Amino acid sequence: MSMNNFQGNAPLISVQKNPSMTEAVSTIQGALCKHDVVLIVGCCKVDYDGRASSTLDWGNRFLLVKADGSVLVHRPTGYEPVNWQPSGCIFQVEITDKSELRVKATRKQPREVINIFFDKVYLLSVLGITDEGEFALHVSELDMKKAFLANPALVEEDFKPLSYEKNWGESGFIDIFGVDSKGNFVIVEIKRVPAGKEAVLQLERYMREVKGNVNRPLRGLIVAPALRRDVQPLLVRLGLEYKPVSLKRCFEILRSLRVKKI
Amino acid sequence: MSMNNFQGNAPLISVQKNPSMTEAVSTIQGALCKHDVVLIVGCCKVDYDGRASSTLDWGNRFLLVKADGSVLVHRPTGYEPVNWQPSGCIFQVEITDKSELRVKATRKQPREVINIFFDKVYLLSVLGITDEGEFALHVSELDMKKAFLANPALVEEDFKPLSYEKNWGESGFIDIFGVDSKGNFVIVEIKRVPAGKEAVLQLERYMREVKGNVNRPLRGLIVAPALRRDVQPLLVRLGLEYKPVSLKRCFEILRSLRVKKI
DNA sequence: CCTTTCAGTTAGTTA
DNA sequence: TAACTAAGTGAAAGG
Repeated sequence: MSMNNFQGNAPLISVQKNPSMTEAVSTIQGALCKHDVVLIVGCCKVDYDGRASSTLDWGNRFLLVKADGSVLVHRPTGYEPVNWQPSGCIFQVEITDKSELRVKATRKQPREVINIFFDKVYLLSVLGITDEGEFALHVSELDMKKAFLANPALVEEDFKPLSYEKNWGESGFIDIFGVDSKGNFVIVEIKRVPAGKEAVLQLERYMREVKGNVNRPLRGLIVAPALRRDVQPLLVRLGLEYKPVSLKRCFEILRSLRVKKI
Repeated sequence: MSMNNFQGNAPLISVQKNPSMTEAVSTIQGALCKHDVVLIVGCCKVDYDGRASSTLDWGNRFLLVKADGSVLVHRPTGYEPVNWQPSGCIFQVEITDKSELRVKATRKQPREVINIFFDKVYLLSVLGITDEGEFALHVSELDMKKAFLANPALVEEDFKPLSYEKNWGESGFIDIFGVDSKGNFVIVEIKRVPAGKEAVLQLERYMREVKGNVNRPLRGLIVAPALRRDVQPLLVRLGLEYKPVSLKRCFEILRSLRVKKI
């Protein structure tokens, strides 16, 4: 259902190509007051001082100032911003005595200041956009654990969880520890991605830790959407087991839980 | 020195307000082929599937596709992108049977796919920009020395500084002189830049000066953010050691000192 | 190519 | 508010 968000009010408040510094500064000041989103593409240098300090020499970048007062400076390559400021900044915009456009964003706690000097602005755009779209990350490993605890049959019929995320020894945390239908103890290692060598070895470490301390047969079970081909022999050799469970199945269980809560 | 990077070739290859989907798709395809940077502001929804999976319902966002094939989807608020893809993606751009603009970015290793569907494009811009500006995170050598004196464990566990910047002989000043956990004397040479031959030879001079005048084993240690590859053999041959310490780590210690003082 | 470690990490949760 | 932990962590360095 493609609900167009345009809704009468124009998202494009301003688009200026190669504006003068005077034009730019007044446009930006107005936008920041109204908490609109400001996008600047131009040649700039950046000074940062706070937890660390940095300088970025002249070059072409994107500056994005968001509605909540967060700041991002992006170079033409790279996933990460080269400089940034988290939300809640206070801004100062002016033309310097060198006729450069200066955007200063200050954050308190910790006190951090970022100064962006534009030599040339190629593109300046102000956007009055909002975004109510819901974001959902479908299944995390924690989600999987919750799903298993709510529905232990996912692991296997008549499986009873006894503890989870319990520190049993010194090799970390066991995802789920329980008893199967025959009274055997079971250590369950959960992975939301195809289980690889590290998952098998982790489970083996848990097994070694626990084995001497229990008086019942002990099983080791990896639960994941898939088992990487290359670790199958290792799994068998160590006498461990694998149970495939789809993320979708987990998601459905979590959804039903959510419904119950409501 | 404001070196304008405009340099004759226009950074603004294309700026289109409210383009049709047909216009948009051909513009974007052309830009991606040439590894230009593409900026889209519009109403979109996003599906991601890979290590996790997520959905983002319709709303107004920025899409930035960079020259190295990285992808960022930014909402009007928040420091972090709501969806993304690291550099090296392969792209597919098309108009769907629902007349939506679809940008698909695929990453291998791990296999991850992000699909962005635009319902409406408010602004589409293609930028042929490069950025050679140097980026530097700063901590001075004096700062480093202060950090080590305040936190000798930076050098190594149970290291005790005895003197610093002390003229010990005639070959200059030893940065830090101290004792290790086993009672050996240690000469520490600090560099805030990757340590090269001159640093190693300097340390060697100090070693020669001191060696005859102490009745304990003597170690020589270079502390720097990095050791230049080519001097590694020399370092080993002279029986000297190297300990990497990041400037950021030093800066953090200095900051905590500053806070304590206040 | 894999593992380990660091980050101006950021962000969320809990005591 | 501080401490702790996870992240689709990403990125760099070393083996």
